[in-house]
Amino acid sequence: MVINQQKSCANCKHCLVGKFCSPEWISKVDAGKNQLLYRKGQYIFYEGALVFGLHLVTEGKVKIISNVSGSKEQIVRLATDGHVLGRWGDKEDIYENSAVSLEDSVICFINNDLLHDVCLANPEFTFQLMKYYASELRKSGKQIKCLGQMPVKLKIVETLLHLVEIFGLDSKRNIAAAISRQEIAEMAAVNMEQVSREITALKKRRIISTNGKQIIINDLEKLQEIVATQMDILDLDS
Amino acid sequence: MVINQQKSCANCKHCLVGKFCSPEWISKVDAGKNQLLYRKGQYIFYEGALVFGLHLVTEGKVKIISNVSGSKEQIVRLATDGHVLGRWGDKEDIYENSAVSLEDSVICFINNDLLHDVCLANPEFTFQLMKYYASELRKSGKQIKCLGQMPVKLKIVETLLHLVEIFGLDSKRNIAAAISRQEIAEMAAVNMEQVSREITALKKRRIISTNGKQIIINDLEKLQEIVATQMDILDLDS
DNA sequence: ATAAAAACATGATTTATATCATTAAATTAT
DNA sequence: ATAATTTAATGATATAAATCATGTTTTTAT
Repeated sequence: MVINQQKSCANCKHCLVGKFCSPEWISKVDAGKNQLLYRKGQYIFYEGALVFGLHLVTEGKVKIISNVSGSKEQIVRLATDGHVLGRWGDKEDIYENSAVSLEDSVICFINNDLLHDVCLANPEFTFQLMKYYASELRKSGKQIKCLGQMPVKLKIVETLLHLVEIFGLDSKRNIAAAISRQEIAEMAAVNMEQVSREITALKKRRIISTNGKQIIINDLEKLQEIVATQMDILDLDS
Repeated sequence: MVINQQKSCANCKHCLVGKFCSPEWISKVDAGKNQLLYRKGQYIFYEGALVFGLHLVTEGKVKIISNVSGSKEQIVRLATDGHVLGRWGDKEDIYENSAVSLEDSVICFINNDLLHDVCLANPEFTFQLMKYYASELRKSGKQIKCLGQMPVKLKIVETLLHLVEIFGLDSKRNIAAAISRQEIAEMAAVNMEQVSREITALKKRRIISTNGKQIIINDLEKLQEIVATQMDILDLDS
C-alpha cells in the first residue's frame, strides 16, 4: 500500500471530495491536500494538539482514543476507508482525542482554510459531511447506551458486532482487523480478563472461533439475537 | 411562552437558519416550517418512528433518551435554545432515540426535502450545521469516556458540570433546569440512590446546596478541580 | 529454529456499585 | 391547609465485575 504518488480525490474510492465536489474543486483539493502513509501504531493526531484541519481516511483502519489518567485508554470511535477524522477547527481549538492507525493507513489532510472554501463552494459535499457527523453521532449514542446500561457480557458482544459493522468480515468470516483483547476491552470499557472469559464462552457455544488473535464469526445472527434479547450466553443450555 | 403566531427564523435569537441563510431562504423556511409548543414531558419524536425531518429548538430544554429493556432509560444528550434534534433522514430512516421536553418548549420542524433545498442553497448554513454535529460528537466522546472509565462519584460530578455547561446557572447559581435525581442518574448511568449519596457528600463539603430538587452550585471551580484531579470527595478532610 | 517477549486464559479474591428496605421530605392534588 | 402522592435520603445486604496471581499460548525477534 506504499504510495509514491498522491492519488487524486476523484480516484479514491470512498472520498467525499471526489464524490461530491465539482471537477475544479477536486483539482484544487488535489493540489492543496497532503496524503500520508501512517504505519501501524502511528499517531495521526494527539489529544491536546491544535486542530489545523481535517483528516480523511483514504485506505486503512484507525482508532480514536481518549486517555484516562495516564495509563488507561477508552476507544471512542473507529474509522476506515472514506471516514473522517477530527473536524474543522476554529483557531485555538484543540483535539480532545488522539487518532492511532490500527494498520498501515493512507490518510489525506486538508487544512481548515481550504476545507472552509471547499464547503462554501460545494454545498452537496458539505451536506454529505454534515450527514456523516450526524451518523457518527448516532453511533456514539448507541455506544453511550451500551456502556451505560449493559452488563459486561453484552457490552462485549455488542463490541464484536460493532467491529463487524465497521470493518466487516473477510472471506473466512474473520473480523477484518487486527484487534487485540485489550482493545476490545477498551472499546467496551471492561477489563481484558472479562473479554477473554466471554470469548471463551462464545467459543464453547460455537458462535465464534479464534485463530490466534483473529476472531471468526460463525453465527452473526446468534450474536445479534443475544443483544436484541439481552440474553446471557451462559444461561443457554450447553 | 405560549405562541400565537409563528416567529420568523430571522427573529429567533439562536436559529441557524436566521443566522446563516439568505433573506429569500429565511422567507421560504418561514413559510415551510412548523413551529409548535411542547409541554413539559411531551415527546417531540419517538424511538423507532420514521425521520421526516429536523427539529430546531427555538426556546426550551429537551432530553434525548434511549429506552433500555422496557423500563430503564439512558439520557444520551441534552438540548436547549438553538440546538438541533434528530437529523436529516433518508427514506426508511428511523429514530434511534426519543426526544422529550424537560420544560415547555417551542420547537420548529423542517421536513427533509425543504432541509435539503436549504442546505444546497445556503452553504454557510450547511457548514454551520456540520460544525454543530461535529461539536455534539465531541461532547458524546466525552460522555463515552466518562461512562466507560470513571467511578460513580466522578460520573455524577461530571454530570453536574455537564448540566451547567448546557443549561447554565441562574442569578442565584441554581442549575437552570428542573432535573430530578433520577434524571441525573440516567445521564451518569448510575442509580438514583448513588446520586442522593453524592449530592449529600457535596452538600456537606458546601460545594453545592439544594433547595428542594433545585441544585445550587456554590463552588464551580471545586467541582471542576474534582474531575480534573479525579479526586474522591470523601477523601477530602472534613 | 529457538529464545524472548507479548498477549491471552483462567481461577481465587476483593471491591465498587446495585439492589433492597425503610424513613423522610417535597410536590401535587383536593 | 391538609392529605395523598411522588421524589429523595440513608442504612444494610447482595452481586457483578475488577483486581490479583499464575499458567499458557501466540507472536516477535534473534
